[in-house]
Amino acid sequence: MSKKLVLVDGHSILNRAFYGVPDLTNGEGFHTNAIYGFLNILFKLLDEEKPDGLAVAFDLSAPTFRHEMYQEYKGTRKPMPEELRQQVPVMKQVLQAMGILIMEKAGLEADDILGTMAKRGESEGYEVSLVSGDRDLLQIATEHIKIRIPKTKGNRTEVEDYYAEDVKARYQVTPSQFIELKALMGDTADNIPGVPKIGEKTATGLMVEFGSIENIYANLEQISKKSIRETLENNRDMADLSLKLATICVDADLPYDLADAAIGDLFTKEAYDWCLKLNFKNMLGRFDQNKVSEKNEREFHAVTDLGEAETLFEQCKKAEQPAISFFSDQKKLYAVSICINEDQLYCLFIENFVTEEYLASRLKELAESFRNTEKKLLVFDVKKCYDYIPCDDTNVFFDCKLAAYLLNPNHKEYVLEDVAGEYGNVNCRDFKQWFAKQSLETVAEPEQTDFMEYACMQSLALYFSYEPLKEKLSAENMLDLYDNIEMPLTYVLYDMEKEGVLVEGDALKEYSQVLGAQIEKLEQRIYDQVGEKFNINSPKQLGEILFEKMGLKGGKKTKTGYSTAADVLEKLAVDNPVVADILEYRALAKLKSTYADGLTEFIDAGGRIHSSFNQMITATGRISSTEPNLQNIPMRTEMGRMIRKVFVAKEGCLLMDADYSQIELRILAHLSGDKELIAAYHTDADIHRITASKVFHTPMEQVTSLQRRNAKAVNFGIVYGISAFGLSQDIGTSQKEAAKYMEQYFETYPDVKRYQDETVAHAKEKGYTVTMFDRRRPMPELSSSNYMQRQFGERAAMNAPIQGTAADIMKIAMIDVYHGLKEAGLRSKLILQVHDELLIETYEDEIEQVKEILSSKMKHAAELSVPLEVDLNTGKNWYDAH
DNA sequence: TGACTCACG
DNA sequence: ACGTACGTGAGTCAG
Repeated sequence: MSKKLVLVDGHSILNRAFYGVPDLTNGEGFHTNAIYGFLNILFKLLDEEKPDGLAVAFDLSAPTFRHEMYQEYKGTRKPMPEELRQQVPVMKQVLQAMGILIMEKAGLEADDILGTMAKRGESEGYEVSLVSGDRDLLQIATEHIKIRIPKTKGNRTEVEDYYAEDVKARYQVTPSQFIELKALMGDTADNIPGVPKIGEKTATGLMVEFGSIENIYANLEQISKKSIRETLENNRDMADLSLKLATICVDADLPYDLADAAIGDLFTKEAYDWCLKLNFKNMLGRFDQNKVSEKNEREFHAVTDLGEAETLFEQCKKAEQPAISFFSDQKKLYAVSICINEDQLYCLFIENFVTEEYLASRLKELAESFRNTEKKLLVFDVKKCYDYIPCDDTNVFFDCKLAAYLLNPNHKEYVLEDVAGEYGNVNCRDFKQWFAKQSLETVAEPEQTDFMEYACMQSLALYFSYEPLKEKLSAENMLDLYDNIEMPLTYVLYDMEKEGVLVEGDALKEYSQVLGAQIEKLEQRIYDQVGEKFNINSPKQLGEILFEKMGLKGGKKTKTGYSTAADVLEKLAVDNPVVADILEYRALAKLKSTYADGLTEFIDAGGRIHSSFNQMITATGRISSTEPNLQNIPMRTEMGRMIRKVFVAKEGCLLMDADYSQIELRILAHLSGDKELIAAYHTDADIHRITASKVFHTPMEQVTSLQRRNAKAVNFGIVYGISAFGLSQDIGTSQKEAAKYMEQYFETYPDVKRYQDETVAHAKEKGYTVTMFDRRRPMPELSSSNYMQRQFGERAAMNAPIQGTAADIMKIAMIDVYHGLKEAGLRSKLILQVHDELLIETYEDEIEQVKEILSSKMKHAAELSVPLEVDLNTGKNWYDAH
């Protein structure tokens, strides 16, 4: 079998990948999508071809001969977007790390290098694959040189292959004629002017008839169409120039040998390190761990008996910053690893006399021995540790995960391996890399030295990450936020989760049945009106029914088809009763599946639901709630709001609900320092009415309800980082009208405008926004070359300090309320937070005290230049209390 | 798994 | 000429 050579057109594939793969960045905001796409294509090709030789050609940035010729003809190329430009040198380094030959030479285009190498390969008996994103190289195709054009379709890449005969089949010309074809028709992307007025069809016709440009000109009189004949006559020079431009050189003087392209081991340690750095996790599996991971010379001690455990905990007490990691699944805790210092690593297994209870008592002792010292117990996600370390003094812990989140809240998730790599400069393999599909239960045994190494490395990673994380927090002025807000909050959230909220399961089931009956009726009515059965829940089917079968006009809106979103359907519902039914069906179906049925699954034996309050999700600093999400329980419609009646207080208790009144707008008043807005909040009058009065130059008592509604929408819009379009959508006016409102608003509150401009300017300069309590949010979108992205960045930059400060204040309030209740010796407990609202399950004999604590702690969580006001209610259930 | 839709602040 | 409000999570469909 003959040898195989794969040659890659570097820039063209990188370019394809850049536009085909959605924007990706590693932890530091470096764009990686082109490199990622390139490597995926490369690996796919290598898997397919298993070549003996591989090389990648790049253009050098210096203008080449062919470019120079072109520039005489017309301007310069469009510049490469910065997001792609930054990836080019790194791409080359990655290839180098894999030992792949990179070919580039001043004065030569990649095409010429590839053409030359391909021909050389062919003449030495190779089967050559030439990989490129565009079709220029088709002229090189022969029986042994295959041009491969990868296409990224959604998730997968497909490759179009062209041997000489395929070129002929597709374009009706031979590869060498393809040059002339291109010279005639031109190629703007490749800077070939071509002959004016001649496109693909005419050019193909001419080439098929005459075979070459020379022959065309020799037989001009045979061309029947006058306009074609004339343009050819008048542009002979263009045709000649284009031919030169389009011809790829196949005998360039190259300093490379085919032997240089021989493939070695691509999966080197250096390449592995690059994948780590670029965050290409799913590529790590291609590497042989034995080769890429350093041999670990450390000793990992297994601890299984009580005596050893006792000694271990004594050592821990003497350590300055011991790190501990827990290894558990839903069933049980299997082991913990402890790092005393970098040479003392232990893995303690839960078995025999070393029980979970024993461990808890020792860890509690350990934690408490750190009280009022500088010592810290290092953990990863402290909220998950409180089950094993019963200690509510958050000061004794350092949570590396929480620190990493604060330093950059933009990530989707925070895994130890990433955090340790970024801050602790340690590469450790994650569970999957160690154990593939095995379960923790099977590997967590004292005999498994691999498990011990894995487990101990986790704690060692914490140990190494601690100082850098702390230093970085300190350098960014975030230690205060970390120590006094985020860490104390961890225990408050833990306690809320454990407490849960009582739900009347039977009432919920009843509600579900009522909804079910109504849904069935509606379903039948919709089928009757439409004249056929279909799945109303499928936007695809629904779109086809409405816009094709019924011929309603609403136009396409989404990539995949018709939009059937509520705002579209609402317009149609006016004239079409079916659509109104569909909207109602949707509303009820949502209530049933997500809330009535969805919530039922989460009720525990005691009738309570324990949501998770996640502290490390949002980019702004808010808390999020999952499994189930209790922060989006219906409120806006009466039918939905009824759900809240099943959230109740236990026997002897009431629910007490307090929410901040317009906290974000008050924060805006404070942060902007706008005199008028601040003054407005020092009166008792309704803020939206005051705004309407000022903006529309109408006396307060004459403000219409429409004016008030519009003013309210503007107030909201401002907080979101307003755009005239968005506002017009919200209040249903023209964009022009909305723009006028905005202008009048900014005239009324000029410092709000100034504040927003300054906020964006600051974010652009520094690269991040800041809240009142120094919470940061990096804003990489602001330096995007994409206009839409930048616009988005500006709106988000205007919103983040406001939403973030509101989150800060609420967190402070929660901590203060929690401790207020505790110190007063009350049994009433915080159970829910919904961004600007807190819920306390309040014992009836504690109502007055709780009311006082809740209200005053919330009002005084921060001192602003406007008062913080709180609306407080009690009731037997959430519906009544809010 | 991604797209769509919709619930909340 | 574009195609937008800010921040979330979950259920459903369809490839």
